[in-house]
This record gives sequence, structure tokens and C-alpha cells, in this order.
Amino acid sequence: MELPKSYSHKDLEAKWYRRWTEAGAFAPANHAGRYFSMVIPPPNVTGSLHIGHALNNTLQDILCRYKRMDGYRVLWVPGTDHAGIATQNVVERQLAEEGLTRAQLGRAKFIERVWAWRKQSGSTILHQLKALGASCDWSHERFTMDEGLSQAVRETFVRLCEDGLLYRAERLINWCPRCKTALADIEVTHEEVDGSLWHIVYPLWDDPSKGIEVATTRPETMLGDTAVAVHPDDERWREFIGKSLRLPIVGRRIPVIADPFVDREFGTGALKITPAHDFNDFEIGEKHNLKRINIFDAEARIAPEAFVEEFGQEPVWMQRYFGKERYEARKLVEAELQERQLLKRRDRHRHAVGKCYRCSTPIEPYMTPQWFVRTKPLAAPAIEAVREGRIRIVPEGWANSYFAWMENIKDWCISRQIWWGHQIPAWYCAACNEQHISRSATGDYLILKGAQPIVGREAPKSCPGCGGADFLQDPDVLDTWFSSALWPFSTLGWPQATDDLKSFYPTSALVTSFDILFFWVARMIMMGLKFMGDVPFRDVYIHALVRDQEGQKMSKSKGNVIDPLAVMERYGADAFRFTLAALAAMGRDVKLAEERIQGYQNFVNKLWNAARFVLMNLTIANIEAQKLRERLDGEKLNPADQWILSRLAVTIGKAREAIDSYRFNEYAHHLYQFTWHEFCDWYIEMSKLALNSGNENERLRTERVLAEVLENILRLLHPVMPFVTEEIWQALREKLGAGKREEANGKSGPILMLQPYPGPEPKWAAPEVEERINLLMEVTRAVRNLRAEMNVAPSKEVSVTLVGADDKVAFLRSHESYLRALARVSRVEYLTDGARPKGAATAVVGEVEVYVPLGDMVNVGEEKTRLEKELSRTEEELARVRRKLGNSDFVAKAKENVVRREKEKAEEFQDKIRTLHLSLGRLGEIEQIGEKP
RNA sequence: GGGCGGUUAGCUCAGUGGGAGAGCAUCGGCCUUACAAGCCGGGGGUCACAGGUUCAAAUCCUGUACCGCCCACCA
Repeated sequence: MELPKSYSHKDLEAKWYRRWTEAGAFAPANHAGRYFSMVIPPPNVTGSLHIGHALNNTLQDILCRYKRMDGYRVLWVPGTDHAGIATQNVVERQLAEEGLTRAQLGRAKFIERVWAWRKQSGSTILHQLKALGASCDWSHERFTMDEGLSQAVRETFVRLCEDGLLYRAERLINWCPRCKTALADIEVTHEEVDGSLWHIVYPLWDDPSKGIEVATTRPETMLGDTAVAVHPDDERWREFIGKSLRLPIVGRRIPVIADPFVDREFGTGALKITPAHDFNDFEIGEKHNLKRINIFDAEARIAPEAFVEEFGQEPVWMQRYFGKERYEARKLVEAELQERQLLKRRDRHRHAVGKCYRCSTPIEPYMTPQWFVRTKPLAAPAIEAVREGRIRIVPEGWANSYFAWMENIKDWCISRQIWWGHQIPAWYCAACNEQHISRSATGDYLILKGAQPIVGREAPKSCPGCGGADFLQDPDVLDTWFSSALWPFSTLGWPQATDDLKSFYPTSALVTSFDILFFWVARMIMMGLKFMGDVPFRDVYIHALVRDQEGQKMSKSKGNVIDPLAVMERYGADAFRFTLAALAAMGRDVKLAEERIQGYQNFVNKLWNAARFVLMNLTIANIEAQKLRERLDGEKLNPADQWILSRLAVTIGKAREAIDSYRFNEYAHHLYQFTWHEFCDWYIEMSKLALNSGNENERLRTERVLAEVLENILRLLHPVMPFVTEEIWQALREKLGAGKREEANGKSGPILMLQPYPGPEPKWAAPEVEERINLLMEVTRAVRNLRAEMNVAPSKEVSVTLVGADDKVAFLRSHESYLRALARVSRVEYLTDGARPKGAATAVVGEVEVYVPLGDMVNVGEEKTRLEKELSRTEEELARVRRKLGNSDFVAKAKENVVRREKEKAEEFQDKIRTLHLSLGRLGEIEQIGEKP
């Protein structure tokens, strides 16, 4: 079978993916050897494949395919994350389009609806991964809300509770008024905004003519103020300390307290204290035993309850505020203060605002009972594991961020007031907690602070307190990241003691992006150590974010997204994967422009055409590809063959080194360089001579080398470009005589995907041959260069004279046919010494001088200019080398080989200068002749 | 406020102590029977700036500027 003239990825990709699947090539059971395992960073079920997933999974797949070929039992566990808030938001938006809210639907119906949605479109993203070529073991696919994983979640929750690492308490937490749920600290992103700083006067209780001027960015929260704090040493306010103020608008009597926390330099040096709606104020409030007045409802609207409690009835003077959301209330407060002439100033002020990482709504510090994980005891061993190198973070710079975060870790708020997720396995006896349960008309209920939870793997049968059997389960669900934290072992069957766990835990590597280092990686390490007693993975490879060519984050709103599916459709998965690998340099963002992919598509095409060349020239048959090498060892190889095999051996070494250290870009680069610029540009061109020599032995030998090198290239490239390499490999195999029979029998034959990865080939190393072929290549380039510079038409053949050291010239003479073919030279003459051709364009390659006679076709003046330029360039270089050698410190202190090389250089430059001078002199003669006809 | 990273050719980026590199773009020449998605050749850079260490610095150290990111309770 010959390969078609051009490569068409469209049908082939699906064909090979199917074939690999049918061959069971993704399952670890089919391989023997050491274990290699990875778990996929589970994409959100809501998602579709974006460029970040593409990069992440391409790198993982490269590792898996490499390790699989290299003899490991590879397990790559795929799956998806239920993504609590994100998914709930998506389904809520769908409902909104139907004019429904989740409240109207009710909890049970809503969850049903989410499940239906996830069933229908939840695996979209995994199908898209298949288009990318991801070699996951699909029989191991998991979902963070699978029954097995739910069991793992309940198990960990109960055990953490038993170990005192879990508690429920009322704390000031980050609240998203849009999602109406608590968030963990890291789920809040801080954004700088241009805001204002309001200066407000709080009059003295006893003497309203005097007052304290406070400065605040959030005037609306003053309704909840319970004190004003000043620095104890601040002269301006000293006399006020201990006195009472009348809180404007509300009329509350609040004290002036002294606290060194207050920054005298900022604003007026007086800080209003709102313990229920500011984290700093909360702490100060706790210290000074201040009242915490919650002025908001769950949607951050001013709620009357606290004021009713305070004043015994709804304060009529505050009527206009009730029910108003934060920013509206802010305007009203500002207006009323203005009216009362208590608003002194409003300055422009830039400051950071915390926003919900899911919906960008400004978060509200809010007092609610929540569940927390005590993280310090979990963090300590997690820090140690990285510090001791039991987990290696690559690039290691990220370890600093990891340590910094872990060492300052705060308790993790894990409860969310949403419906989609793992409902917390805690129950409350309805009878015992009657006064702590608030029921709404719709049947929903809230568990207030002070309620006594019973934590268990399942609902309790009866209350140990009263014996009652009426229980309400905690309505909250767990943070999505709680179940993701268990992913490396929950997906392998934990809490059951499975074979998978025994074989594949700890996993070998985790490939992820830095933006979830704290969300996910850190927590997996804590949980893995806690519940498995061992690290969840050995290596963490952290890759960059994909940005557009301007370095902007890709986002739909900016319209700069590159859709991986569209790209693959257009350029093929292989070109896309190769591009991602080539751009994945460590510690840098990946800036992706579509032209890059196009560029690497050319490489796919180049490989394809090289393969076509090899295949159309193969006459040998009945040799299995795998046996090529054995045959090759018996051959008498010529220097060109030895050279390409030596280069191949070097490339194999570099490729292994690069991939073993997660340097994907270097991997891609080395293979690109070897395939294109060594194999195609030189070896294939040289091979044409042997193939057309008419010498049967030479021809067969060259065919074998071509096939051997191509086959190695295919195996080396397969991890990055699985589809095209498989297609070519199969064609090669068939051409070599194997495969046909099996296909006729309907059996599936060998696949490249499961061939051994090229090993080190020390016997191919031939540095001295490389050196000689290098000379030949340089002389060839010199001739080409002279022709181009002298504008000699490519069709015009020229003769060349070579002058130089005996051994060099002898080698060049024995390979004259290459020079003739590669540089389009008709005749080569050799002079070992003495005479030089008259009137020739000159180049110097090491110890060899290259002359191309000018004849009558060249402008003598141009050649003279060219030589003079070359001469001055060489003189500059010589001067630099001489300066170095003239420096006694250099000669004394530099390494010997460095000095030696400099000396060699000096000699080389001197020779070159001498030659150039001679050539210039001879040109002068011609000029004179020309002038005197 | 703290930390991390970046600054190298027109663009995107490799390169961690000894002669400045790649891809793309550009210019010139080629339809040479694997490939014009190609071949051959060329031009282009005081390696951000200023000091320092060293025989030797794009590379190590210090500082500065600009850009980006992360963390942080200055209202």
C-alpha cells in the first residue's frame, strides 16, 4: 500500500481511536511491567473542552503514551467533577429561560433536573477528549457524585469528625448574595476597583455639637456599627476614648474604643466598627466584646429583624432602608447623611473588593453557622511531604507558593448553601433541636446555630437523647473541592481495599495548572496523607495557562478564544497537540496564535511526505519492521548511514531526557529538528544517490536504513502525534510484508501505540563519522552559498576546486558524488597544496578552501566586496580571540579545553585570513586583465 | 504591603558561566520526479537599564524601570 499524496486527518483520527479502543490498548491489564498511574484533573460536567483542557490533557496523554510504550502498566483515570455552584448556576439559568426558579421547583425536583441534565450532556467533554486522542482507561471513568465516591465522601467526613478535625460553628464567612452560599477564603478573588472614601461625622452622645469623623468605603454598613475605634496614642481623638456616640440614622448609642490596630495615617484615624460585616471589625469586636448586628438578609438586602430586636419594634425612621439591597442602601445612606450635614467629604479611593469566583458578585462578610475543617493538623504533614521530596513539584518554584499558603492556612469552610452536591452527612433530631430549626412554608428548613448534629455514614435510627426517630439532614452540601480532594484514591475504589488501590496508589504524576494549586493539589495532599497514609502522587507537574497571542486570558467576553474542536477539525489533532507541546515551556504562559498550529501542520505534512518517499522506494519485503534492526547490524554501512543512525541515537537520548523531566517543548523541538533538518534535509537527499546507483546491495542497505530511521521517528513522535504516526507505521508495516494476512483473517494486528519506545542505542554512536559528514555538509553549504551570492543560476552546473589537509580532502573525494548532487556541481578538482585556481569565488570551511571559478558570469567587483566583508569579519573575530589569549589570567585560570579551543580558533582564523587575502590578490589580477583588453 | 515570574531578532519564545539560537514573518533565487503546506540562500539582536563578582556574564549577585500573576483584613 502506498500512502495517499496528502494526509487527511479527518477520517483517520476516528479510525485509529476506534482501533486502539478495540485492541484494549488503554487498559493497564494488557501490559506487563512497572506501574504508572495518573488521575485526570476532572473537568466540570458543565464544561466543554477549552484550550486549557486541551493543553492539560495533551501533556498527560504524551506522558501516558510514552510510559506505555516504555513498558509500564499505565492507568490514566478519567472522570468529571460535579462542580456544585457552577453546575447549579447553569441549570438555574436554564430554568430561568423557562420562567422558573429553583425555589418553585423544590429541592428534590431541582436535583432530579440537574441529574437529567448531567446525564444528557455531562460526558460531552469526555467525548471531546477522545477527539484529542486521550488514552484514558474509559472503563475506569468516575464522577465525583458516583455512588462509590459518595461513599468515600461520607467516610472521610465521619472520620474527620471522629478525629476532631471537623466542627460546625457560627463564624463570619464570605457570602455570595447571588449564589446565596458561603464560600471558602480562596473562592474569593480580590479585584481593585475605583471606589470612594466617605467621611462621616458621628456626633457625641452628650454633646452633638462635637463628633468624630470616620472614613469608610462602605457607608451602608454603618447601620450595623457598634463602635468607633481610634488608636490609643492618637492625640486628635484621645479625649473621645470611652465616650459614647450617637450613630447617625439609626440612633444607636455606641462607644469610642481604643485599639492599636487602627492606622493613624489612614483616613481620619477613626475607624467605624461593624463586627457583623467586616473581617477586621469582627476581630476587634471580639476583643472588645462588641455586639454583632447583622443588618443583611441572604441576598444582602437590609433586613429589619436585628433592628426589631434592638428597638422592640420596627424602627419607622429606618423604614426606607428595609428591603433595599446594598448599593441602593448606600445611596440612601449617603443622601440622608448629606441632608443632616454629617457627610464631610467623599474622596476617590482605589481599593480591593472581594468577589465570588463563580459569578463575580461582590462578597459580603456574613454571620452564619457553617462546617469547617481544622486544617492546621492536616497541613503539617503535607508541608513535610513536599519539603522532604516525597512529592516533587515541577517547576520547583511553585513549591514556594505551596509552602506560603500551607503555612498560613486557615480553617476551611466546607459547607455550601446550595442543593447540588454531596449533602452533609449530619442529622438533627427534630425534637431535641426544635428551637434551632427554622422551617419555611415551602418545606425548606434552616439549621440555626446551637443545633446538635449527629454525624454518621447514614441516617441515625433513633436519637440518643430522646429516642425520637424524626431527623432532618443538614440541608447544606459540601464544597465541590471536598470530593475532588479525595480523587486520587476515591477513584481507585477507596474506602474498599481494592487491587487498583494497591497497584496504582500513590499515583505517579499529576499534571495540572497552577490556578488550582491551592484549591485542589494542596487539599489532595492533605487528604491523601490523612486517609491513605501516603502521598497521592510523586510528581506534580504544573503547566502554564494558555493565553492569546497578546498574553490575554482567553475568555468568551473578549472574543479571543481558540476553540480546540474547531482547530482540530481544521488542522488535525496531531498538529494541535504538537503545537501545545512545543509551546509548553516551563514557567511561562502559553501564548497561542492560530498561525502556530498551521506551522506545525506543515511538520505533519513533512513527516507524511518523508514517509511517502521511504515507502515508494522500499522494495524489500517480508521483513517485519521490528526485525529491521537485527538485519541492519549485519550490514556494512556507509558514512551517511552511520551518520544518520548516530544522530538518531543522540536524538533518542535527548528525547528521553526531555520527557523524563517534563520538558515537553524540548521534546518537540528535538524531534522536529531531527526529522526535518537531519533526516529529510540531508539523509533522504543523500539516500537518493544510493537508491539510484544501480548497485543492488547499496540500494537494499539504504532502504533498510531509511525504514529503520523512519520507524524510530514514528515511535518517538507517537506520544505527541499519535494518529499520523500510527497511520504511517501501519503502512510501513504492510509494505514490509507483515500485516496483510492478519487483516485478511479479521484479526487486529500490532499497533504502533503498543510498540516499545526507542531505547538508547550506544552501538549507533559515531562521533567521528558525524564530524566528517559535518564537513561534507559545510562544504556543500559553502558551494551553495557561493552560487547564490554570485547569482549562478541553479540550472547551471559549475565546477569546484577544493584545497586542504590531506585527510579531509581524501574524505571529501571519496564522497564527491554527494557534493555533486547536493550542491549541483559537475566537476570537482582537488589540490593538496600550492597552486590555487585563478579568478574564483572563495569560501573557507575549517581547514578546507572552496573555490568556484567565476568564469565570465560573475561581477568581479561584487566578489571582491564580498570577500572584503568576510575578511573584516574574520579579522574582528581573530582580534577578539587574540585578546583573550593575550590575557595571562585567562590562560592561567580558564579550563584547559576552553583555552585549547581558543587557540584552535586563532589558527583557523589566521588561515582563513591568509586565504582570503590570496583570493583578493588573484581577483586584483583579473581586474587588471579586465581593464586592459 | 509581601511573594513569584518575565524583559533575548519584526512576532512568539528557547537558551543558567566560555564563539548569540529556533519557529513564524521578511528578502533573493528555485516547479531539482517525497513534499510549493516545499527546496536553496540571505538580512536582522550594545540579550530592559545601572552597578558588582569572575580570566570570562544573556547566564551568578545587588539595585532600578516596566509588564504579568499570586497572596494579604489598611477602613
